[in-house]
Amino acid sequence: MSEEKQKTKDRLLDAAENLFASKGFDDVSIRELAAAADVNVAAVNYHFQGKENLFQQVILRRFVVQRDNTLKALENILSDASNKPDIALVIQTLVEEYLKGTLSSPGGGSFMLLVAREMQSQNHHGSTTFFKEMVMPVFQAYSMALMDVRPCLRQEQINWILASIVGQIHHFIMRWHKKKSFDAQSEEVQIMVRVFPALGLSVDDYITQVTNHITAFSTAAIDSLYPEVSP
Amino acid sequence: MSEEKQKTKDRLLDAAENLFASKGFDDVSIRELAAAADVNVAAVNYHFQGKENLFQQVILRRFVVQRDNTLKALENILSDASNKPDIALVIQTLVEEYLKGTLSSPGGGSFMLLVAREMQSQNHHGSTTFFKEMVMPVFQAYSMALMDVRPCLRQEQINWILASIVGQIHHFIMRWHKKKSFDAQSEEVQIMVRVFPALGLSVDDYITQVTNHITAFSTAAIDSLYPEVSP
DNA sequence: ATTAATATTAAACGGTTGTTTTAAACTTGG
DNA sequence: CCAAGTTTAAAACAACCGTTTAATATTAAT
Repeated sequence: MSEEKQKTKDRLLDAAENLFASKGFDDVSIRELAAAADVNVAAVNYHFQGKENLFQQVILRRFVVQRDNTLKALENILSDASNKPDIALVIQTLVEEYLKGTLSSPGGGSFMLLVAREMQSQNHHGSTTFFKEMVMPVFQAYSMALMDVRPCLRQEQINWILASIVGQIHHFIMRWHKKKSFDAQSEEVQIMVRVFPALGLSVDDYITQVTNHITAFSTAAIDSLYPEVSP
Repeated sequence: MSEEKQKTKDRLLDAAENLFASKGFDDVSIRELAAAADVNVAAVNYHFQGKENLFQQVILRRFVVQRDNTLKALENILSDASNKPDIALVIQTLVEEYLKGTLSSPGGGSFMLLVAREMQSQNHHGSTTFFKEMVMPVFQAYSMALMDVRPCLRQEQINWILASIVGQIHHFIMRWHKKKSFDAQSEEVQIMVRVFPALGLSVDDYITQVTNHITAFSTAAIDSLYPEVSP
């Protein structure tokens, strides 16, 4: 594989990431992809053996980074000997890293919306390995962390808790993207911002507010339902 | 409109509800709809002037019932003079009615999955009136109820709380449908049930457990973050 | 019974989809 | 420099999409 021709694949991957993220798998045609990447339509099948495979490559390329970021962020707070982490910090780390990767990744992409979308669709474009390689490690690492900072928690309780947290995260991600899918001056956006003012903020401020809310909400719930046993 | 010919419209609506709910708007073709309802392909356009309109009719027919059920359930607990409702009861009513309508509606349909799916998609098949007529009344009624049982709550706090609750509800709905979209003996289902045992239960038991969790989780959070001011 | 409106049917239309073909343009190693 | 292999390009392919047409069948009313 030549040096210059690798650029074609990369341009295709970049264009695909943006288009898939903003319109979903089905609503992006190969011709649209080719035009955005400024390559021929046949290039998609030549380099990726089909649209389906291109999609998986896109997901994989980004999600590996996201997985490692999320795991690294957890390691950072756990290994910081200066202050012992508590429940709130663990949750805040998970939520913040998730939102950042989804709403304000450096590539400007909202690639993880793909994951949220496909996880909730009944098409199985991704394979089981995606779940095993990408989701499970993060899930298990944060399960461990939660058990460390709150030893009385049992595994099944943590499963319920994490489901509630991830559910909230997805919901706020979807709200943001739903708003962005309309014209900024449209009546729909006006209503949405009026009902939920945080949607009128910048991405970073939105992430901050949502992170603070989910963290406070979930931490309060856990502290109340599963209080720390006094030493 | 003749008596017998109304049956054609109804058969089409029923078939559309099931198919749309299980595959989404884009993944259902008119020919597929016609075959399932045992009518000609042209019948869709003849009776409903297009696929888009049929979809909206499907949503409307069911969601009016769901909206009224949800509002009626709230009225019931509010007007029951024998025991004054608390936060937990209001939340439980919302969650339970939502889940029942989505996962075990009498028609066997999972029509409200449609709403969840379309709310989270970036296509705007439904109109703004759907939001105003169907979502807002329920939202406002439950906002009022929460203010009644916990007067210290301000509107914006309620918005955040309801977002967290609805986010959790949607997530558990999606988990259930995701599981149902696989073969019962598939490896995927085995993994899902192992990680989250509640998915192995019957629908009704699943609804009960999820309702209890979301109610307990959210009530604990609210009680801790916004405690009742002592009289 | 005849007429007019309504409902159903099979066939076709124009368009888009993902993919493949065929050939020309490159890059690269001897 | 040239032949071998790799990458691009335009065009065609087969399948499917939502919709429409035009003819037929059914119903309702006079």
